[in-house]
Amino acid sequence: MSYKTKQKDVILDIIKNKKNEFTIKDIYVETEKSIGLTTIYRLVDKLIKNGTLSKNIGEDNVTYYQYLEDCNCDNHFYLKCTKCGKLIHVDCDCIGDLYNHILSIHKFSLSKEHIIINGICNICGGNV
Amino acid sequence: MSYKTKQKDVILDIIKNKKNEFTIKDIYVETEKSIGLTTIYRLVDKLIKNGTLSKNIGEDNVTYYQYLEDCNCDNHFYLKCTKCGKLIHVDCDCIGDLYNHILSIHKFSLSKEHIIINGICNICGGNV
DNA sequence: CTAAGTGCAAAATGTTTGCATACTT
DNA sequence: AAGTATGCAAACATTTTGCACTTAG
Repeated sequence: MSYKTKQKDVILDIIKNKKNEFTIKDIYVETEKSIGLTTIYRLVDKLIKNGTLSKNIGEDNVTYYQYLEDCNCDNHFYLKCTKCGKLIHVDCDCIGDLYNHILSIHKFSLSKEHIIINGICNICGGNV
Repeated sequence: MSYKTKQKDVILDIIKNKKNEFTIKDIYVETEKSIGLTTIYRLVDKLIKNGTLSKNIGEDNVTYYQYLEDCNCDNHFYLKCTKCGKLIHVDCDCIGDLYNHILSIHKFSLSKEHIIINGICNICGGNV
């Protein structure tokens, strides 16, 4: 159903080493343009669909992607610093509590896997 | 510093009546193309910057905008249904609690004004 | 009168598609 | 051999820019 290729390996390797947001172009450049843009677009599309990547658009109107590491925590979510772009993985009951509260009181079912909440990390916050 | 014009009034009026996500084209069509696309882009840009609108990119790679109503609640956040696109405004202490917890334990300062958390609303959830 | 806003056409960008070729299984 | 992946070039869509003109204060 899906073949293993040299290109996929290279792209995946690059992506998995990215802690912060990146663009299609970033990957393209990092492969030294040895892999076609089309191929990158196509793989990234699949990674979005299977939840490996999240996508968002900045104020600069650039599309950024973010690698969401595999983990086997029950309760986890992400904090994204809107200043430096860093994504912080958090494994804490607090999100389970929120999940239950929102489900029972507000009748809304939070996304279990990919909650990303924006804010400012303590490093960036120190400079404000 | 900023002039009141007929075009702005029309666009703002359209936007403020939108409960769900919309595109630039939606507005353009709704004005019966009587207002230039450029003008819409320019106003929408400003509205993003002053927090009236949020922007996000869908899996279809289309840029969607969402009107964030003015309100004077202390504790508020939004739940966005990723199925129907509806944005639900919630005024509840639970977010203040989360804010404090995340600040003190995780050393991260959540965005006070525009927290949007994804999930599935109860109407869409019923059909799953 | 001046600063700000508008809208066209053109340019720049970013993304997708068709197709011939190459690679995996 | 059959199904999948690749990458180029072209098509397409979206967004931005330059500029002459209009309008609001």
